[in-house]
Amino acid sequence: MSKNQRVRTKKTVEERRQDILEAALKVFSENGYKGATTAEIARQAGVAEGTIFRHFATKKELLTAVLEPKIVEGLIVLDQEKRESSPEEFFRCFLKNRLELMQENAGLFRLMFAEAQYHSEVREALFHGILGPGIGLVKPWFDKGIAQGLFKPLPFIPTMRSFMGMAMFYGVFGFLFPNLSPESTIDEAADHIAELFLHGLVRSDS
Amino acid sequence: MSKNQRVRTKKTVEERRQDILEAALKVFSENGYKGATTAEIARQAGVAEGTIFRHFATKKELLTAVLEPKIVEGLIVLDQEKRESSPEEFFRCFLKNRLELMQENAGLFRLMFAEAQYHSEVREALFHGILGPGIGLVKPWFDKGIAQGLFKPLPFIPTMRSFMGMAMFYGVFGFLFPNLSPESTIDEAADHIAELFLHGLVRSDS
DNA sequence: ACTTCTAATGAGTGATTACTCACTTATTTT
DNA sequence: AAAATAAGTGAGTAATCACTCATTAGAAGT
Repeated sequence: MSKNQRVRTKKTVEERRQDILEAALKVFSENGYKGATTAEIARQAGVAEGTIFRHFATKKELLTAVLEPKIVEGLIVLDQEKRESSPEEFFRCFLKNRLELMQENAGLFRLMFAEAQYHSEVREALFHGILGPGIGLVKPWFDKGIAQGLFKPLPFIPTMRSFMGMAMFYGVFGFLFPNLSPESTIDEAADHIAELFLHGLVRSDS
Repeated sequence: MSKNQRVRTKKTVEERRQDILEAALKVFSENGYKGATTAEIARQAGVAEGTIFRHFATKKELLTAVLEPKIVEGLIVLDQEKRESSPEEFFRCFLKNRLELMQENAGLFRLMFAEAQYHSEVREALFHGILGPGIGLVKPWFDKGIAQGLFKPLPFIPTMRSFMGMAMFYGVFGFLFPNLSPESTIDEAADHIAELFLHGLVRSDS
């Protein structure tokens, strides 16, 4: 049966696809989209160059295929357990989770933000895969905190902007200037950023 | 005299150089380094392609030439007048100054941070032109604040990292997602970021 | 006016690239 | 075992690119 056949072969096909995607992510994030060559991706994936184009019609399709699935994965993890803890505790957990995700997929994130400048598809993937869900998670927390009188009534989007900047740049900076970046655990970084974001640099008793 | 001759011609030569640099910045920041072609830069500069290589030996030299001078310019502006105002006031001024500089040279900054990933020359230019001077300016202020007991004794570099992230990402975010970014003045943005960075999201009377 | 020098030109060049296609290899079906 | 189908291959292709160089244009000096 053609069904049977499909199932049998498709598993191997899927593995090949994964090999290519893995190599593509590596080469893209090391050289940028334009700087990466399909020949090098094929080499690192251990396949012939032609094989890439049997799985992905164009180089650009390969780029979006690299970005999209990874983006969603691991996004809505900590919901249940920490939802009803204190707002500060929730935030610290959320931030730590985000920093971990970004550290595990550092190359992907750097690639995404660099290429988002030049490709609207990447911007859209970024928006639908990360920004949207992230906002959906944080907005209720933010609103609740304000309603309870715990947070200042700051505008949401600009505040998110600052928060994302702190978190994103933490990883980028560490990559660009490793010698300037004292090695610290994710926990320490999360504590530091949370302290700043929630309470600021100025001592509260002054 | 050859002197006379030189003077006469060199002015025009310098203008040509500027035309090329200007066009190069535009094309580089729109397409990235690899995505930009010398043909397009020549077209936008209104010169022949060969002319570019009379002024800059290679494409990469053109890139560094685009970045270096712009970086230093306008860096140490507000020193004198605001040095001895209150720490908070100093910070707000410094931040506003930085945001203005980044807004005026938005394309340059995006280009620089994207390409810093791939070219060590760019990383070094970034470090010597921006990071170093910036640290030199902020560190005394930071240390003094701590010594006076006004600031929490947080580690300097990680705190800088968070601050830079907030400021940098403000512009990047506005470029990537203009529809999500309510148009606001630099003053408003500076006030908002300063409030967050200095005092945090949580109300201090809670 | 003639020579000299320099900056500018753009067609040309070799290298590189994304993508193709005729063919091989492997697996399944009959 | 033979035929059929699908997946993989890599030499080949047309296009593109950074960079070159013989030539031209124009100003400066005499």
